[in-house]
Amino acid sequence: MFQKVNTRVDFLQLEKDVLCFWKKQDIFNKSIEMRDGGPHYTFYEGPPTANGNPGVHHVLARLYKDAICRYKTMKGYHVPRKAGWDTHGLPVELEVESSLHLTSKAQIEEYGVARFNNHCRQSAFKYIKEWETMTERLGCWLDMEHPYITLDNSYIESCWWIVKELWDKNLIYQGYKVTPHCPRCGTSLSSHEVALGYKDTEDPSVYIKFRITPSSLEGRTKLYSLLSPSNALSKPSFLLAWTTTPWTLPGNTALAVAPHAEYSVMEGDQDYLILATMLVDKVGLEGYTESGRVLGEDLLHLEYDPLFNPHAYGVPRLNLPTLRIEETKDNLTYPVIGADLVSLDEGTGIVHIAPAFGEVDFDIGMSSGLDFVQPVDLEGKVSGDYPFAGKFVKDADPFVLDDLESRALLHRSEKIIHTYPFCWRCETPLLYYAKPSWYIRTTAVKEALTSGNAKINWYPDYIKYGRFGDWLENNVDWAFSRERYWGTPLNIWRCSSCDNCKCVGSVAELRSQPNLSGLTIPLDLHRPYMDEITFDCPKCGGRMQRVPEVIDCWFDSGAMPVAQWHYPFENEDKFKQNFPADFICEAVDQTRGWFYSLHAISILLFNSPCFKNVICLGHVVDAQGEKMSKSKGNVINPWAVINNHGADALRWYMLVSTPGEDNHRFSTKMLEESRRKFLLTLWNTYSFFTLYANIDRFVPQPSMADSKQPKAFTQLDKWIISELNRLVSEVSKLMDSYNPTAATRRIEEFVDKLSNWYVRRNRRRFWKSENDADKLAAYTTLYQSLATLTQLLAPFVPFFAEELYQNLFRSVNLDARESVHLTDFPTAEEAKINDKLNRDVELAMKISSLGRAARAKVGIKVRQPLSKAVVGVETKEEEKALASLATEIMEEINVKQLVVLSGAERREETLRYRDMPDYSMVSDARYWVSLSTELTPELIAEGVSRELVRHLQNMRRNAKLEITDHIVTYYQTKEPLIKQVINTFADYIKQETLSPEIIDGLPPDEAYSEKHRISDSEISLAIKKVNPDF
RNA sequence: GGGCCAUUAGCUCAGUUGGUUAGAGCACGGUCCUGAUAAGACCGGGGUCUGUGGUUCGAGUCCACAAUGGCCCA
Repeated sequence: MFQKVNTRVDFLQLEKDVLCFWKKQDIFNKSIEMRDGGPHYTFYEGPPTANGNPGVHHVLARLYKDAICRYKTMKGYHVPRKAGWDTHGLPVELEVESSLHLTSKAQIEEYGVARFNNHCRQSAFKYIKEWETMTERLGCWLDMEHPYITLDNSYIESCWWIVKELWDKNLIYQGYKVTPHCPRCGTSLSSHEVALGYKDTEDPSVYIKFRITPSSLEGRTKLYSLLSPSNALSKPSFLLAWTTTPWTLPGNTALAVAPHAEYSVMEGDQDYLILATMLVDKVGLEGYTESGRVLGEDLLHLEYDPLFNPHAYGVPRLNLPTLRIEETKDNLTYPVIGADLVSLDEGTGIVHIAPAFGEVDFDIGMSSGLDFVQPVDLEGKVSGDYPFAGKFVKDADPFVLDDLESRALLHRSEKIIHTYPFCWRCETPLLYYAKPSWYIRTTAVKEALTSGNAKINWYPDYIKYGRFGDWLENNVDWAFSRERYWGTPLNIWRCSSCDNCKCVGSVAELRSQPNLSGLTIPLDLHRPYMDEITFDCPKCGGRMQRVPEVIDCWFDSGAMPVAQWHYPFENEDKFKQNFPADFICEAVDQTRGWFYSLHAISILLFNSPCFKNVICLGHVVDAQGEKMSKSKGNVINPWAVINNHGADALRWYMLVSTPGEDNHRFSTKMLEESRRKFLLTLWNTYSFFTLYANIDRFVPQPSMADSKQPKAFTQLDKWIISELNRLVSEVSKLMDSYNPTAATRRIEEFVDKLSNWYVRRNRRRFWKSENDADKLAAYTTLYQSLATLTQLLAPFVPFFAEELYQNLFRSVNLDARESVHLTDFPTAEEAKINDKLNRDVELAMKISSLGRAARAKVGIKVRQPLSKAVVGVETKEEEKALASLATEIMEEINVKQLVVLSGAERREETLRYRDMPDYSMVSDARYWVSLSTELTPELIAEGVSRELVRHLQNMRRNAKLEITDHIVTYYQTKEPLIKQVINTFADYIKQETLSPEIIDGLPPDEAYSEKHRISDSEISLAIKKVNPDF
């Protein structure tokens, strides 16, 4: 016997029970262990950052990972799934900072790095707990008992090993990097963080005059002649440059022009101004007249007087690229250089270059050997002895301009609005600031990065040579150091005397250093403990100290193929078995995050890609397609969804509603609809089956479908089995190509066919009283469909599938495996796929639709039988197909006779059946159906009988009778027609309503009665339950 | 400012290599069916397939540009 199934299902309770069952019976571990020895399938978990509660967008990736891994497991693969947690990094620090009310790095250090980092650790574990709870409730199976955690000593040690490997290959160096720097946080921001903070802001827009050093004009006949009719030396000449950041002017060490552009020499009363010809009108120079034009290249190597000679303001002048301090020079001049970047769209065509600010400026400084002047400290305050020293740079702007104006070097000052980056966290304007940084020379393996990528299957494929491929093509060295506290300490020690550097690749190596001091017990490989460790320099005997930086946390997560096993220090076998991964899956923003760091480290270490297949998901946005953000208040908490609708509903909706790579519009309304339409429909089919199967004590026999009485199986039985096998085949193919959305959509289509055609058409076979071969065939077919569906569904809605499985399999078969997740994924029996039959039934459905439409056209209910339907189809094959399904169609549209015409016959008859009186025709592009609408007394009588049955059935339901209860029926009517119908169709009515007796007369008081109108006549009906034992 | 993706009915989505009248679900109105169904069927309203050009005998589909949204990078 199957367990009784309530049509009203409580998914929340169901899921809790299933969770309990899984836990108690340890099903997850069993699902892995039982496949041990099977082919190995490697999955890498991209570690979620343990710095926030999981949102509905995190849920998406978890579901995809789970669905694919469950599928592969059922396909016989051994799929261990090690969880992972990304625990380091600035976001963690920022949250701790704000909870401790610390606002700068200085305050953190004052508070104590040890205490601070301890808070970071606690914070990480707090969020890991949240993630674990959510993951489990979603039914996502992941080994969270043995996770890799990036803050573990073993994990850090593996990272150290990687750094050392790269160091030994000469792939690590220290260079300068211009980074977006937050002066408040005292740290560089990642580009991702910078992108969060672009805002429109008002800034100065100023035109500054740079005085050309007269001596540098010597020998330049063309330019000199333009300046010269009067006296170039008594009337000064200026290069006019434009900037929106006046505070960078003290750092100016060059001006750049476009060599091939035309520049105008403009003469005024007091001076000459030089600027790009194209921009003269835009700048607006009243009172000036053009005295001539030169090319940009004619201006190259001109010298000009610095606006602020750094030596006069106590700021050192450094040489690039060496960064050596240059001697003091009073008659300092700076050069005009040529550069491609010079824009002729805005400004003056003469660009102010300050290598200390801006990546482009720095690169030009490096390649042109410019001076490097840094007049701003890391807190964003002007240093040196400038009149505006000590002020925050943005506040210094007006003072810089005042100073220049007092020296008549400010040509014009306005304001503009443009986008400028601010710190996403504290809204401080970011400064692009050149700072020392450690690099990994990824450009050295650019070829390998690209050729490795060629071996990866990307889903969707356009990422491969699009976003990811482009990123690899434009690869630059990876600046992987961070000037922060909570991260993997960079394992490089430097001699304070001779600058000799040593990379330490393991704890053991560290312990073996000469004269080691500062090692504390218990060992913690974080700051500040690692900062305290010093040892002797092998070169000069000085002391070696660790460099202050920690490692970019993307490096941590990219190291997981190695570090999750603490390779190479242990688990060599595990590492080898699990490299490379067969499958990873994250959202598209990981292209330059985890996907890249994983790929880069793997190529650098092993010259091999470390993942074969990758699903790249789109983002979850709100129902309007807008990004979810706290400020918009459109963030959806997954717990609210789960607690209202259940995990399966969420899982199914997220998988089926939108292809993985697209943005997922999340709407609770649509989720609810998807649940109704799919889960509830299937549940009701399941409930229907168990209800009747129990009444008939049906017991599924595995071999029955094939051997016994094959003739009993109808066309529709064969059809749904054909559709089922086709479904199995397609779902497998789609899952093999990493497409759960297409797979789940196919399943939905099947469930619709099963419920709304197969079951609807076959109801009578289930509830008829004979226990014959036909009934058994129907049960067998429906059982097989539901059983197979259960297994197909297991990867997607694991709770629902488990519930069905326990009842459909375990209730009737003691040998069945303990859980659906321990069974094998169904395989299609190709021989049972009959495409012709599938098409034929499709056609029968189409014809039935047209038939119903023909009835609706003349307003005749389906319950009223009609004598004849004539159908026009195109081919002889279609005619034959309909003949074999004639019974189904006749029942469906309730006609006594079906005539199918094709070919010449059809052509002759079409007009006749269209225009014939008492016929109603409806057609589409290919077919037509014409119904005889003539109502004979016999047909009317039969219609009345069906009307009576319908009323009685509804009354049975209203009286809350069981479907198996027998009744006595009482009726009273004055209408002779109805009396006659009841007599004529007595057997039919008795059989349909389980009413062995129909009595013309008053019902007893305890009977349930209703009054109805049939054919404009009144009838009183009453039913009374009888005990079948009497 | 640059790159990638998307844009099809009020909403969510299908639409194979270019080829009959561009489809489905939801929502809305009407009719019907029903002893599994909080379901289903039929009819109806609702589409300049985001826009503008182009290629072609023929474009929702291919190309170019633009707009809007999302993501990545500045």
